[in-house]
Amino acid sequence: MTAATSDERAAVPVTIRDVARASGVHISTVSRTFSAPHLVNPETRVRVLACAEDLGYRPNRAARALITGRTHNIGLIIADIANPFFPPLIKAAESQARHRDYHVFVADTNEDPTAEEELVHALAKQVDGVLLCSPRMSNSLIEQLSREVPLVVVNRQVTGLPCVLMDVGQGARAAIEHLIGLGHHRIALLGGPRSSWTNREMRRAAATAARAGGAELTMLGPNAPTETGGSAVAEQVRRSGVSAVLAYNDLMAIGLIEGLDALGVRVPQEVSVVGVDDIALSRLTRPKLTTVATPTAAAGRTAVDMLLQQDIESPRGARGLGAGTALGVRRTTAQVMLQTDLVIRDSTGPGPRARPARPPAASLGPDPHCPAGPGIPTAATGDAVAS
Amino acid sequence: MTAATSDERAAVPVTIRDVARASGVHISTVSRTFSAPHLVNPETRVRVLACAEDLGYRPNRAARALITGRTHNIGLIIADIANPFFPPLIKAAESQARHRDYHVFVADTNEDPTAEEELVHALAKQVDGVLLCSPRMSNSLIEQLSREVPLVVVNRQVTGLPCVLMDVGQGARAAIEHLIGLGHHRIALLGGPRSSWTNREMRRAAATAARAGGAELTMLGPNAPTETGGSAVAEQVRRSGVSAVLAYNDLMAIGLIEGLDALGVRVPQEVSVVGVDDIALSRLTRPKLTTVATPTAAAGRTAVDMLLQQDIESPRGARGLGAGTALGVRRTTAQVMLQTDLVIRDSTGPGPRARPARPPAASLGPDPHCPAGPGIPTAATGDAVAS
DNA sequence: TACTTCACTGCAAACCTTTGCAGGATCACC
DNA sequence: GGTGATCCTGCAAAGGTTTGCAGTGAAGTA
Repeated sequence: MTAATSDERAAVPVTIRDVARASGVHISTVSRTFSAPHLVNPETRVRVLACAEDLGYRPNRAARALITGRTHNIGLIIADIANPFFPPLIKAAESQARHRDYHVFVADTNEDPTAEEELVHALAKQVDGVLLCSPRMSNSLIEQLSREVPLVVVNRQVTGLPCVLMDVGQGARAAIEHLIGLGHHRIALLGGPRSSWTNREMRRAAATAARAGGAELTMLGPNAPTETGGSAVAEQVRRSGVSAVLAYNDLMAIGLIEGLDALGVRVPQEVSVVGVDDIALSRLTRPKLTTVATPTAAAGRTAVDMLLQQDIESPRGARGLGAGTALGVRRTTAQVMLQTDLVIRDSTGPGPRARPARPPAASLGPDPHCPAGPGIPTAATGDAVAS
Repeated sequence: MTAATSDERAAVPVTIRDVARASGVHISTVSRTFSAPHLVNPETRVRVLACAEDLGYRPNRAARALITGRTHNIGLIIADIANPFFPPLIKAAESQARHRDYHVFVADTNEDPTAEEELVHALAKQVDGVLLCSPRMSNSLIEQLSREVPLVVVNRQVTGLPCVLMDVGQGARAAIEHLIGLGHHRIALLGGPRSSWTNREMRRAAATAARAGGAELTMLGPNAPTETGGSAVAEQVRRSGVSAVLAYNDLMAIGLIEGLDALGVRVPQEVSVVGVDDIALSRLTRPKLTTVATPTAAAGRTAVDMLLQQDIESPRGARGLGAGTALGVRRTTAQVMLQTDLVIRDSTGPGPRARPARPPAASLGPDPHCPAGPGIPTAATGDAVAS
């Protein structure tokens, strides 16, 4: 009926106008068929849909965005895509977004706070909101940026902003208790990046748990949250005389195990190691890693949900602009804390006192590195915290 | 000077019109300041830029896309983000795109060909081109989709389309020659997904190299390209009596090593294993994996370059629409083949004949599984191919 | 029959930017 | 002084969609 467009399907972009012409209605009716179906006569609707299908029509999102002010895109800003912690999160977020007819821009900052800020700016006009994962910039900057575009923060607590957090405090506590339960009393915490919220939480919780269990906790770090960052401190770990280490994440734990191995220190026979994250890799190393599993996929899904929920209330910009936008918007500032789980595998074993005297206990004394002077009361620690 | 907009920076979206008003010029001059600076008086330009900066103006990409027909976005369709092969590619592609002022949509298909097709459709109107990485759909469908949106294919050869390939053929040959050089004469190829181009290339090249080196090659598979896929065939590998295995990728190789370990078969003492990809993980397992390194980051960069290059010649749609779009476009159909490298680590060792008789050679005969009847000439194979 | 209500559809403005065209000013040159 | 060239800027249309408003016709009510 129309021009010779039927053959060259989709060679020339087909617009709402073509569909209107083909189905004999006005473009506004076509528009409503897609964006407000209940307003159009069922008969008309099926006819329009048939024509649209036939012509291969797909709404132009740029045009739609221009008038509605909503792009149906969200931004996902990640410190390092190659860090195996993130892909499951990205995957889950992308999938969840797609189910709600959103697309996801992924951007990698290479752990650079400056890049983070620039990316938020660059994406701001192009997306309906941004997910900031394990950000390295300051809280105040995040707050400031959140005035430019709706933000949801993952792995960082920012007052006044919706956050998705993983309860690494609980995880660290469980890990320390597990180690104490195995008979370890001198434990090191292998810290991660200084600007990491997770890092602070872990320190706090681990210290409390160690004190409660009567163990001594040595803080090492900060370190790069990578395999190299872990292997680099192997020597330091050995010298410190601890019998167990809780690492900031699995990559560091694996690196540490490598490094200790190179020094001839066996895991878990001589030193027990616990990681955090439960990345796929942690099941594949030898020994298999004992670790605190963090719900990364759930975090991705939840963050998308929170962003979209917050976003739906405030159609930002476009028609209803003017005053009131800044204060009228009642933003969802819920902060969700997701549970973590200690997964016990093969990198943790009995501590020095619980060990059935395989290396003759007298050879080096009970603990060669412990001054044995102003020590910590070591009695009855193992079971006291096992409850 | 204008209304009280200076305080509420970016609370209300600031458009080209605000900048025009603030700097006392027409909106078209502002537009040109950004998109064609050489057309505007230097004095005017700095004034406009100052105002824009001051107001926090950022061009609305949706509006720009609407008129130019170019979104400055590209789509990246990936079979499985959680497969450690892909993140380096994604990272490189995203970085390269960003340098050219493009953003990247990442989509995960969960290895589902149907999802692939849908995603291309969904993204078509929203991006200037799509990178299809290790697609699982048919070549003919890919060709068809390429009429809808510019496509660059990674890890698949499609005639008439720009492709980025990794020379796994060369890699497989090097791996087989390496194994033969170590004295292995019965080798298995652990195949991957049937629809994988890489898989076919490897089979072809490995078969040729084995024949040339006088070795016997057993084909196993197809299998899922995962750790589980690898560990599942451990028993089959043992029964087959081969002394070396070339796996479709590192994940399968690692899985296989795990599986063999569970059966009490030691790597590399009893069976040598070679992977493909050189994912970060392959340096962390024990034994460290001998593998064919594929240049994933380079592939990501190259693919983006090819897409953008092809895209620049054809401003698709918009103003110059009408006839000729389908045939007038001289598309770049270059196919780039990237080199691979064999990285020798600890998962390969001497074959049965080269082994210095640690397990007494007479105990089981030269090869318990070889019928020794219609065998392959075994003389002088080790060095013959080492050249 | 006259009036109201309702369901549906068309009209046209608006979103923000780009860009072909034309007009104005300035300058050089004959 | 006239002519032309050059440089800069403004005008206005265009791109595809959404949406408030108004109009149409039919059904329901008094």
